[in-house]
Amino acid sequence: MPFYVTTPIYYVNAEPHLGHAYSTIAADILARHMRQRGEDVFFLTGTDEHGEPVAQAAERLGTTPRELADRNSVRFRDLAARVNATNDFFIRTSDPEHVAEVRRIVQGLYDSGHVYAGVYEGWYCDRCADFKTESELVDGKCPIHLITLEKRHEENYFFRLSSFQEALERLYAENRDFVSPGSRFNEALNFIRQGLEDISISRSAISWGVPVPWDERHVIYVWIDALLNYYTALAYAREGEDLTERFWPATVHVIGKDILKFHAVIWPAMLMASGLEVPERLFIHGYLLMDEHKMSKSLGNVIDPFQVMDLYGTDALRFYLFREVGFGQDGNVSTEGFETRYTTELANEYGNLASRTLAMVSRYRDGAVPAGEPPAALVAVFEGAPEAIAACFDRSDISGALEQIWERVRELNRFVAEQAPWQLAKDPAQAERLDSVLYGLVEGLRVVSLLLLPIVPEAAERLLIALGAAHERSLVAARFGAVAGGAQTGELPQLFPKIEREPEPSAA
RNA sequence: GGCUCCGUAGCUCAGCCGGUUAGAGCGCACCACUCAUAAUGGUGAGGUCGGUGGUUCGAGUCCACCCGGAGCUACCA
Repeated sequence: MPFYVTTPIYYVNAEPHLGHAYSTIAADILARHMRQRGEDVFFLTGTDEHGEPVAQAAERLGTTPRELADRNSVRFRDLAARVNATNDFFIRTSDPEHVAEVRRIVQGLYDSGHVYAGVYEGWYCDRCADFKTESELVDGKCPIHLITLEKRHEENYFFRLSSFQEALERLYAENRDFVSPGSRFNEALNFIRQGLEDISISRSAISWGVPVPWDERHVIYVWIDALLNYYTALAYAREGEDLTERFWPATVHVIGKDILKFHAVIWPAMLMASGLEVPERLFIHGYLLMDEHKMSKSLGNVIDPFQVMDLYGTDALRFYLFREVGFGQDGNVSTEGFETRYTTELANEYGNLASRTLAMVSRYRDGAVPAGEPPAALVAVFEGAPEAIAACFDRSDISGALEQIWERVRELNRFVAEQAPWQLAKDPAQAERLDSVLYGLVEGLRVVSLLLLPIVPEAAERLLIALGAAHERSLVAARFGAVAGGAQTGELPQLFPKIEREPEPSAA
């Protein structure tokens, strides 16, 4: 089955931060998991580059929008690589292929009567160079500059969003998991039910954008341009091949809650208007908070993902984000929480389990995994595990999958304590039992690591190799007992070494 | 104002279609073990399940109201 997953495309004006890493890692975990299931996967990420803010920033820096976009896009590409994202393509909305396709699609909307010329009327703030909504106004003044605003008119092209009211309501009625979590589904549906207005999809007086094909005085509103990336990329992501047939419609768009409406309302309407299929579902994740507040540079409460990865590794970050905060919810992250999870779970429970298991196999059986009887206790623990985890991933429930996996890790540690192999080793009469215990541990670790592969790919791979499980990486192989004994284990440096961190120099 | 969601052990949260003594993880206390990255395992501490009133043989789990908190209520991306 084709599985097409996307991240939002990131606006090049922003500094790559933890939130970007979060979306990208989430989509990557889903992509890796589906590949493990043998599905035909396409994973897309990229950058959104048009629009006034980029043009303004470029002007401030004395450069061109294109140069600025080139420079900043690389940083997002670097971030994706740094978090070990396995994206199949990195789209930029400035790609000529994308631009051409956006023009073609928008022209189609115009030709089919879904777009018309109209007048946008609103309160315009000169200082912001921007229109304000009624609800934003404070006593009829700009909330930022507190100056009286004038009513301004602008000729725009409008998309008949209002004509998709019923179609959208039907989409939601017939597809209860079009948007998840459920609260976001309700939020989007509620918005639709309130009545949709047409939206303007062009801007004049801006030049950094995709020109409207039939009226080049205008450029296409960046959001229209940006949303289309999910579709346009397929046509040129692979040279000499059009993947559209194969992967459209997208399986899941991973997005943050701040861009819900664009994806849950405007986007499906645009697709319907263009005669294209709508995506199967959207998964909306929450915000990563610090001390209950959204991270922001001005508050100084940011976690730099690069810094974390430099210190603890990429796997640790990938693990932490989905372990600490239920995927789909808002949640607090902190360096303290990070260190606790890293030490207690990755280093102690998983890493140390690997160390003790390998040490015992080496010490008691010269590094050869014994062909023991699968211990009944562990057979029970792993019964149905791959299926349970796959079911979580089918709902994009990464945190749920991780919890399922971690319960097994804990069971393995419990098993070691109960069986006390070091006692069995003292009694030659217990050799068979020791074989069984050691085999069970190796096999349990192998299964757990296979299941963990999408989340902590580097560490899980290293451990699998050390366990002598050289080849098979599919989910099918994650069945307890699928591999018999006989493998030779190898050396394994600590998977997650304890990090000695310099005590914070107390701020004066 | 309207709509949605939430309020369960010190902390973070599970509790599906209502049903035996309300659970997990962290933190804390004590105990056990020594294979291991001084790691692991066990036990305990007893929370009016926000409040009140209902429905029911029986409600954390359904209904009403109240208190407290969060989000959305359209064109910054």
